Amino acid sequence: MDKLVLIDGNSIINRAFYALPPLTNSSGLHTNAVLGFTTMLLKVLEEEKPSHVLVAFDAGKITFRHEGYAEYKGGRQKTPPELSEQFPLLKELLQAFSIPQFELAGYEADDIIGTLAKLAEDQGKSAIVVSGDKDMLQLASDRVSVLITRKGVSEVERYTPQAIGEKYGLVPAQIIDLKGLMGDASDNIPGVPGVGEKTALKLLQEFGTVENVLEHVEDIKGKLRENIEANMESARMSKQLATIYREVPLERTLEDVAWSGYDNAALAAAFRKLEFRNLSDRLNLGAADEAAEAASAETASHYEVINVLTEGWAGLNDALTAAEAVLVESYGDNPHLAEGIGIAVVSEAKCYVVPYRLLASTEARPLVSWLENADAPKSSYDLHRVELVLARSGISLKGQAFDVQLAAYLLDPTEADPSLHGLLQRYGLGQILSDEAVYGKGAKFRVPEDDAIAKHLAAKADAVRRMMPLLAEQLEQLGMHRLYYELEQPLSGVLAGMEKQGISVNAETLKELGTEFQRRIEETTSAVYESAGFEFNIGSPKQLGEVLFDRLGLPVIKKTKTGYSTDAEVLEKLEPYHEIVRRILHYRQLTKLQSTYIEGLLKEIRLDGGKIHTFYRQTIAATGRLSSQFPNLQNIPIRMEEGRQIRKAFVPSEPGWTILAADYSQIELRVLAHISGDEGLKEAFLNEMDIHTKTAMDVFGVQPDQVDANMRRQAKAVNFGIVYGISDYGLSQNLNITRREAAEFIEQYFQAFPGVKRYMVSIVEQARNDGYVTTLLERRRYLPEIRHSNFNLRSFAERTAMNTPIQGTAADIIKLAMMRMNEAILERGLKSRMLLQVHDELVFEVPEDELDLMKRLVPDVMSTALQLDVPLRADVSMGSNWYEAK
DNA sequence: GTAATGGAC
DNA sequence: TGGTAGTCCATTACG
Repeated sequence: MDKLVLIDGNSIINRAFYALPPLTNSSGLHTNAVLGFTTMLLKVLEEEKPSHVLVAFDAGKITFRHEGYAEYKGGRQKTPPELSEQFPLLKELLQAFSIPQFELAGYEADDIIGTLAKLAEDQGKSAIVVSGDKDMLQLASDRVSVLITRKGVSEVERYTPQAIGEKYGLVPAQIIDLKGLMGDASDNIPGVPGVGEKTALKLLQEFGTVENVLEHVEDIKGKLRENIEANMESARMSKQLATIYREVPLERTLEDVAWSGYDNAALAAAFRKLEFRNLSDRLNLGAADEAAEAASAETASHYEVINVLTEGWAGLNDALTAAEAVLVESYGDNPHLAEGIGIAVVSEAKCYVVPYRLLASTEARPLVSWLENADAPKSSYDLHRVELVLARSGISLKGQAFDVQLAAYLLDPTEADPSLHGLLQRYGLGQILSDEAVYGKGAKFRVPEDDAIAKHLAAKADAVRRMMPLLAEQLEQLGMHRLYYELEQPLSGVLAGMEKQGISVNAETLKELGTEFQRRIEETTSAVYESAGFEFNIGSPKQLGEVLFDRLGLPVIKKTKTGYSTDAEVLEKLEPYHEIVRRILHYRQLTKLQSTYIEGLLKEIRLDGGKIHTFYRQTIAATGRLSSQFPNLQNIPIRMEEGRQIRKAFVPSEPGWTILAADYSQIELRVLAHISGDEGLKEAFLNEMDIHTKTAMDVFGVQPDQVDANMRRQAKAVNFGIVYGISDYGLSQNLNITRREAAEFIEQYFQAFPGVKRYMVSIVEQARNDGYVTTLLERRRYLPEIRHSNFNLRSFAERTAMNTPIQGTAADIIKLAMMRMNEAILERGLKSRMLLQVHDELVFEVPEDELDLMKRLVPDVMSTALQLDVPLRADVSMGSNWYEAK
């Protein structure tokens, strides 16, 4: 059956405006009232599933009600501009919903609604009226129910005649009598002074209507009677004002408000404009939104999609000759496991798409040869990943020419959305569907039918093709040509080589360690229970917090968003209070080792070959460092002896070979000495002094032989602080001293190393002026928050300005060393292999007969990777496993 | 999916 | 003044 939903636009938007906190979109437009309105609207549409919908608005300020009573709605606060500006937004949004809007000069929204509700009743249809104004209750009937918003906007109370009877003891028509007697302050309707809801209801129980009350006023006693007698006219007028006029000359029919649902694309676009991302997600409009944009951007490029599955292989050779970009799509985060989906080869006019499963067919041979041909340049997105995926199909990718992901990373390593979809948008080159829109995400992931997938791959390949010249040009302009073409781009292949090689890990060693850890975990668990006097889940920060702070009454040091903090820093402070704390720390240490390093690494050892193959990512860290995933081999324990044992499992993959590890000595402080030009610091490194001892001497003003272990420890912390972008607060936390003392240290440090001080000041100033900082190799990082008025954000940006050139230059240097080592191994035809990089360390496996050579070559290459004003030093060590190479 | 925690440099 | 040491990744608990 037909059902109308009639919404009082002005009432709801007002409610929403005051119910929601102020909210603006990125262009500063207020949107809270529209958001509240929309939330309510969606809920009603969903619950009522109406066949007709209308939103009515008041038109202008003067209505027929003012004719008899000029003060009607007088004394009202002027609509705040924050709300006024939202009316056009709401009206636009309603259009996107395909919901009709009525307004008529001289009438209010409730008159329009009353008229339509009557129309609906007359035709035997039902209607739902939505408002924040209880006046509307007069419209309730067998066929009309009224929803009145309750606290907020999306919570509503449903009034039927029965509900009104239960709540007020009135029939709907008496609502106007109620208003006539009690008035309505918000509409400036006077009613009868001294009569509120209670009295009015009592009178109506007895007399039924305003007219009847006035007729029998002599039956009423005392002050009330006086009040009524003195305000009889006011009561009559008030009733009239409160009466909804149900004969508005609308000149419309019900068919004008018929509603058959909204158009996804239009609504998605409207939500995007308003930046209602949550609503967009809730309605699953993401794909529709992008589709709409993609369709509108389609003019940006025209190419013919040839899906070999449906159209055959003819023309493949021409396509390869003309190819300007290639896209290799795979599914799965870990490229060592990801499954190929398809390959798209694009030229200006055509895009050739081959499902990955056909890559092994004879027809695909030209494509495979092309991929392996070093003289056929390939441009793509994430060539590093592509190389690994293809390698597992026995295809050896050659001729890597340009990688838009890598180029975009160099242009802005903090790019918020480095996906192809995001980059295309970011560089103003139009729209393609996002992978998420095409595949879905998480459990909902599915590869769509071949036709849709071919289209998507073609769009991505074409996006690469169009983006390439722009990115190349920008690299040139920002002086990053060499960084890209001579370092990062070729390094990607070196990394892929290391990953394919993998490192042998002895599962037995890990299992034995795991057995020992397990024994000690059980031991420690019992000890913790014994200390507590009962059992609980030590691994639950929530339960642990309750035990420590509620039951054992230990002092609360720090809180998290959700409760007590129980991190190591807190526990260390609590150690003196209770024996349980030390046991918990030990438990934490052991379970970390067990789950992350024993169990975690065991899962990663490939059954064929007994190796672990990590995946280095070149486009993650904002400073230019690499990162390592699946698993992370850059955080294998070393500081604590128990954890360090894990390294015993990392062994050479050939019998008789040796693990050789070389690490830079103080590379970051040497870089600092170079870029700051500080004479004292340079001098210290030229003389190969122990830098922390030297720092202690200068900061404490003592002779070398007077530096004790504690002074050296503190000096070391100061040096760390300097590299990280120092603050007195941070240093005080680290050394457990007062802020004043920390500030004193820093002051002393800057006096001893004035060049460092000058660098820190000037790099921050430079960042403020340019908006970015750079490394020695012109790697760049933007720091937009360096001018922020918020102290914390600005301070963070300042520390980053100090740290990034140091950490980033160190990253540049080891990357150069990796390139050079790779070349050296190839040139000399060595069998030795580079296996791992851990920020300042390179790990190799070396056959016996190359050991003497490598132990000279590696530190030599590392220390000469880049010429600085101070020497670079790399220390080398060897052993039968990574633990022994220390 | 997010928060808390902790491993590395 | 106000309150974070810089960069990452993986795990567990929990809603």
